[in-house]
Amino acid sequence: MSEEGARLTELAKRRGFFLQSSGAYGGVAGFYTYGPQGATLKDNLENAWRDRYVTREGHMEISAPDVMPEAVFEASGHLDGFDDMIVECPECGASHRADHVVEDNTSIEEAESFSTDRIAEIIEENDLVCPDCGTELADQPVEDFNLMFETNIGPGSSSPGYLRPETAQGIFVEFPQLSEYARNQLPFGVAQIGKAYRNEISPRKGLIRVREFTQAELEHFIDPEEDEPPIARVEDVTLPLYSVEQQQADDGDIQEVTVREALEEGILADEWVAFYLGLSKGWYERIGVDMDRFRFRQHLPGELAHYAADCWDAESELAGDWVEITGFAYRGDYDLKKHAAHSEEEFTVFKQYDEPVTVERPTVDPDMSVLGPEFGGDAGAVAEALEELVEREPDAFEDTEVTVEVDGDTYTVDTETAGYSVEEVTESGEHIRPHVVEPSFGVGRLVYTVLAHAYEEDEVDDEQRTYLSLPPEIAPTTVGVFPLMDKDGLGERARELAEELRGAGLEVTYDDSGAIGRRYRRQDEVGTPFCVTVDYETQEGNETQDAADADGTETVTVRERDTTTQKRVAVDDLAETLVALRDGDLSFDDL
RNA sequence: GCGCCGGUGGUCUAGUGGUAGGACCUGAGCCUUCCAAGCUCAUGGCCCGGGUUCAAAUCCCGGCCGGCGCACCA
Repeated sequence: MSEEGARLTELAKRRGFFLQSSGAYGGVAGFYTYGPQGATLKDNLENAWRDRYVTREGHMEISAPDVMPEAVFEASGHLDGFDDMIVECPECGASHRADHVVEDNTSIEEAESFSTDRIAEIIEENDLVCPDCGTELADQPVEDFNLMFETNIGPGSSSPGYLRPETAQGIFVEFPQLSEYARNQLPFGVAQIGKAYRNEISPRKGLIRVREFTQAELEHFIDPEEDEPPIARVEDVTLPLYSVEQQQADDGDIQEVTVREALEEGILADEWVAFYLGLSKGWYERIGVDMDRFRFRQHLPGELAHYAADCWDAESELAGDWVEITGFAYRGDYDLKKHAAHSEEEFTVFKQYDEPVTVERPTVDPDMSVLGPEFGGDAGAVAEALEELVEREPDAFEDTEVTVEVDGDTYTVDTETAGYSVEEVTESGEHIRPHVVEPSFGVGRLVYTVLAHAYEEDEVDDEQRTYLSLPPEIAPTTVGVFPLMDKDGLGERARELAEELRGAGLEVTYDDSGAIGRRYRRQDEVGTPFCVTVDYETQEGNETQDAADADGTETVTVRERDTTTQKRVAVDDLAETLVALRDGDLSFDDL
């Protein structure tokens, strides 16, 4: 790991941001526990996300189960995509789908249904070779490559379930009901913050590649024909874009353009994706992502997921590597179409026309008393085929006879028997399948990015100092409260103040151990933006106040983390001032 | 998953075939009127399993975990 990564990981463990899980039992790769600071930091990030993408946009939030039945993932395409068998070439090192190697070189079809042992046998029996370099693959291990965690729902194994590999499916499968909650009015957005699981082959780089992680996803369902994003809200936002074109150029520079320019110049093809890039840029800044270590990168053609028409990632630079922290995808109607095909539901929204329209519609009404005797058990299928045909190709009914194919057999039916006619129908609207725009955030990666970008080292009075320059809004602790020394009643007063500030809804830590400087440094390392110190001047204020001196005001010092400068603040205004500092309604300089 | 390297208190580390020291941190006390000061004391450790050996934290094998490279990341 890099120097930066090593130092951050050490601090994270020592100060309670995150640590490897189950360390007492040797640890397990790819699972992390957020400590007291980390859990709060993560909560604060999630709340900032909720504020931005749910509350302020008027969307809804749901919470779906982590475990869902097999059928969901059959529909979503994850089951096939996750259940590959991999064989590695001993010579050139290339990995191949073992089932494909078998299918391509033998008469065997659907090799995917075989066990890995059986596939290995087939490879050996048939002397199959590496498709790339021709080296024999016999004796090479055939490995299961299944990124979904499998489990059983209820006793026995008859009802397999999987831990979701993305939270999105939990939204898509509930679309019919969610649409009802939205009164069937497009557009609407459904968000979810939750855990997702991928049984990664090789988890790496601390929090970056893990097996259990939190996603914050928004699925924005839109009418592709009519709905447009409120692009005016973000059109002047400057985006650091790293397009396909630039990635393929040698210099590989990013391009700083506004949302409007990017759309005009065609760098961003989709207005919805453009809108979310613009909206999100400001949000990343708000939570403390360093804009000098940030970019939006367009997916290369070969990199596009099976569902995505166009996709951009937000990436942050961590120790020299660019890491995806958010994917912005235009998923089209891929997901809803898949679930509609696999389930009993339609996954559509009824869209009423401005005016009802009258159309001529060709229909069939097959005469089953003729088809039945003629085709026996196939009659039903023939009737269905006729119904399909009239929708697809009404011209086929112009002649006196029409032919349809069912399971390879051809059936000829009199047009009259088919009951062909053209009816005039009045339609008040149509069922449309919404398209989906999806910003999908990896919360753990955001936590890591925010920590890494906040990590600073400087010198104060010739002593080295480490601090986290976290935005007050997301810092796990907002205020440290100390007595200058724990004697002469300073400790008691400081404890009272700490309670008072907690009562005002602030995240407060109290510390009276050792020297004052040490306590400041402790708070610096966990990114606490403000420290309040009760000192002897505080007491003097009390005394003059007691003496009914009109100018006698009880004050404390408030110290700002990044600059270590201090200002005196009246205790009466303290809670209000700190809340305003946390919420960004006041800056320390203006105190 | 493969290859190379590694694993000693909370953290960073020294070290040896005879079960271990240091620094920082943490706690108690003294001291201290604003930035990791000082002094005293204290807590706390050889990743797990097997083998070799009179004796293994040390050598060997396996596992787990970590770093790097390859592969993978729908």
